[in-house]
Amino acid sequence: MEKLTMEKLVAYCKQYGFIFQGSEIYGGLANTWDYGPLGKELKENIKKAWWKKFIQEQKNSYGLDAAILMNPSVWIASGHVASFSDPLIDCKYCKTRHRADKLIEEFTGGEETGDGWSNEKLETFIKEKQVACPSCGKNDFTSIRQFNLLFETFMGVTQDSSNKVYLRGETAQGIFVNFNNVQRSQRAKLPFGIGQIGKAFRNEITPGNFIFRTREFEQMEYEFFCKPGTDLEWFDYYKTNCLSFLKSLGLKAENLRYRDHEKEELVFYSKATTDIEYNYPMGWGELWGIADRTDYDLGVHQEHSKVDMTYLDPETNEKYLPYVIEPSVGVDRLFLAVISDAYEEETLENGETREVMHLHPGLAPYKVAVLPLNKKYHSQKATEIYHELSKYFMISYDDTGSIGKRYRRADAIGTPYAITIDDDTLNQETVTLRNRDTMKQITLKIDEIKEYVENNTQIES
RNA sequence: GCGGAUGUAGUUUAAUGGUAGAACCUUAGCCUUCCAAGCUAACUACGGGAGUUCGAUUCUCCUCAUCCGCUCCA
Repeated sequence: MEKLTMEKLVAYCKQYGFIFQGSEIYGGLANTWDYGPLGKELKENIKKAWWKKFIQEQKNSYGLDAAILMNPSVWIASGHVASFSDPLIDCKYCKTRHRADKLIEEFTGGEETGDGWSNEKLETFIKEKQVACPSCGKNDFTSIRQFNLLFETFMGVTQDSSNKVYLRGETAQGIFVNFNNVQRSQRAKLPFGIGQIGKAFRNEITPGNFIFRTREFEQMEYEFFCKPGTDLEWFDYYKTNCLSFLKSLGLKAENLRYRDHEKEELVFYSKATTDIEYNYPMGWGELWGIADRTDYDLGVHQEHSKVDMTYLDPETNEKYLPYVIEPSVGVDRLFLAVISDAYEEETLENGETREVMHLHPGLAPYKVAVLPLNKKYHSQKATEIYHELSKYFMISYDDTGSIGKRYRRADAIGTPYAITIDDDTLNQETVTLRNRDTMKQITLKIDEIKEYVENNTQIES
């Protein structure tokens, strides 16, 4: 089968109401995307599946919904502010990127460090002293760009630096700062996990690839706290667990793989990191990062806040900072993987093609399409059935065009079941239920539909 | 951020310095009724701005957006 292109997927998502370009009528806003009626349902189902697996079904897991705006100290402690305030400058000639202050330090042999200089001062110095590019020796630089990962905004109506706050760059920090609260209030014993789903914001240098990397995105983060020394065991456990979760959502095994980070590649606080990668339309890319973060996060917060974050082990009476295993996944990336994986242009035996989304029934936006065979005679009964079933799950209703056309429409958005209301429904209380994948039909009593659909739309982990 | 490409209905596309034609889709009516039927209608487009010109969708510039590649992504 021909590989699905990103352009085709974007057009598909727009056509059927999964994803629209953000602010489209004003020419858009770079890399913002709005989830449409179907996209919202699919996304919600993905989140529900994650929550069920990681919170609901885990005895030692707790949910959380922390605020997006946090005390700025959180981001200073976590290292997000410091790591991303470097004054960066690009060589126009050889396209290399440098830190302006480091350039000056090297150029002057350490006589000037450029520390604490304003951007204007740095730029002027580099220009006047003809500071050369270390790579090519030219002096032809762009102006300095202050590269800040975090979005800034202001709390209160006046805009001065004293009330500057950041939009969270990850949801994880909300978990770390609430570690004591959750542990105490839930009387939680190690090992245990805290998970949350929510928006995060990063001023990425290069966003792109549709919803793969956006500046506003949604994370499903899980922090699993355990005793130091048991961390690698749990790390392996989550590697296995996350992959099997992805497969339970119907993702094809051949489109998934592990990628262990090399030692040089690891960020300074991490002991081990493995990505689960997915074969997206644009190629292999990170879907899920599983990291052993050691006690770095609780450690820095303990240091900066002066609040004791240690755990008293009731069995050994030891006090220690728990280690953290973090399997974190982006909702939007998982959405992209799910929808790429499910899309198929299928050629039927008679040579016709149909566009089918082979979505896992548990993820499908609509579980059932209700189709009155004849608009005139069967609409009333079909409407009754619609109202009855829609108490339990999302139902679509389609009475336009031939029955075959309506099946195709349901196929194209991944609806697993279509029920047709005909004279037999009026006389014998039965409907024809047609399966999206097999295209086979069975006859069901009206009062059997709910149970049948519920039984066949579960996500088994 | 750099380089390349692109931008005409929801989608795929045609033509043109004198404001656009189609197919599919969608909607309505008739007929039909279990896998994209037919007939009759209807709706819908030159990404935005400026310039050149009597006149710009077409030429020029700027801008916005997307795609591809590089770079980047504690």
